[in-house]
Amino acid sequence: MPELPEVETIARCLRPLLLGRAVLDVRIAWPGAVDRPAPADFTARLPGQRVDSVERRGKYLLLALGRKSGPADTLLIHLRMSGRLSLVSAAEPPPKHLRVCFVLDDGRELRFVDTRKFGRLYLVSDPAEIVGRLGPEPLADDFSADDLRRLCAGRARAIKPLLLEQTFIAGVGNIYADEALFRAGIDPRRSANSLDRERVGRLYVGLRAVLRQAIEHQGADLGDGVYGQGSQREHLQVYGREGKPCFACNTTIEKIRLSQRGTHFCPRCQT
DNA sequence: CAAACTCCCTGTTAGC
DNA sequence: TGCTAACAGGGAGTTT
Repeated sequence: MPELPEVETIARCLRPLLLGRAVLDVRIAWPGAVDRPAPADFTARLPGQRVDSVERRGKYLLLALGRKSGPADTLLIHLRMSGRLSLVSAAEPPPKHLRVCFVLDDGRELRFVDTRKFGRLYLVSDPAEIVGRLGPEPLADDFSADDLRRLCAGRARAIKPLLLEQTFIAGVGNIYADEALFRAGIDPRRSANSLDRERVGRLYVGLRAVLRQAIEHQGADLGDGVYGQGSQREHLQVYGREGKPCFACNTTIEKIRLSQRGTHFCPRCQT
């Protein structure tokens, strides 16, 4: 499931390949993937626009587009659960679950493939319409432990579901929330406003470290035109390890349900 | 306003 | 072996 590190990896891989490319045509195989505008407008507005930049904000991929004259748009892509992007020759046979296809001017196609149909595409003149309400970027240079402290203050909610809230902090999903809390030695059920200075500091460091490490690992093994398929799973400490011994203390990793989300933690290390 | 719950989807896995 | 039910989960929308 693509979270911040996966989307960052995708952005880095696609950037050199997409910069300067023009969209010739758009084919929508499943209209539900297009959030806005209406599918007919979506396909009408894109042809002729070139990719000016490829960026990430939270879990969104942003392709800033432009043309010599006339209105410019930003294409935003949210992969949600099962969304994938591939950039391949137009001669490649269309894959199963292909939802939207962008025909480019270099003989290739950018393909949005999504088995579970949760992913969404947005074409807007102002990206703030979509990403404007997101919380801070956890890896930003100007995001400090004090910022995190202020965010947690006065929040009675458990820290785990709060980390998943995109308006709280952008880009953290279920996997890295569990991993960050393990690194920080914090019980995921503990309320945010009960975190002492020490714990917030550890969460700040743990969150940034696990995200950075994941980005590094995902940069390693990419290929076959499909992006965001890293080997990060092998490095996880608690996620998906219920019933197995904690790497730090050998206690059995537990899995509970917290705000409808599977939550993995070590009951001894995380307090 | 914050917090909790519902729903959208389908491939995979657990259970019988 | 073959079937069904539960499960996975991001986030918009709705309700409390």
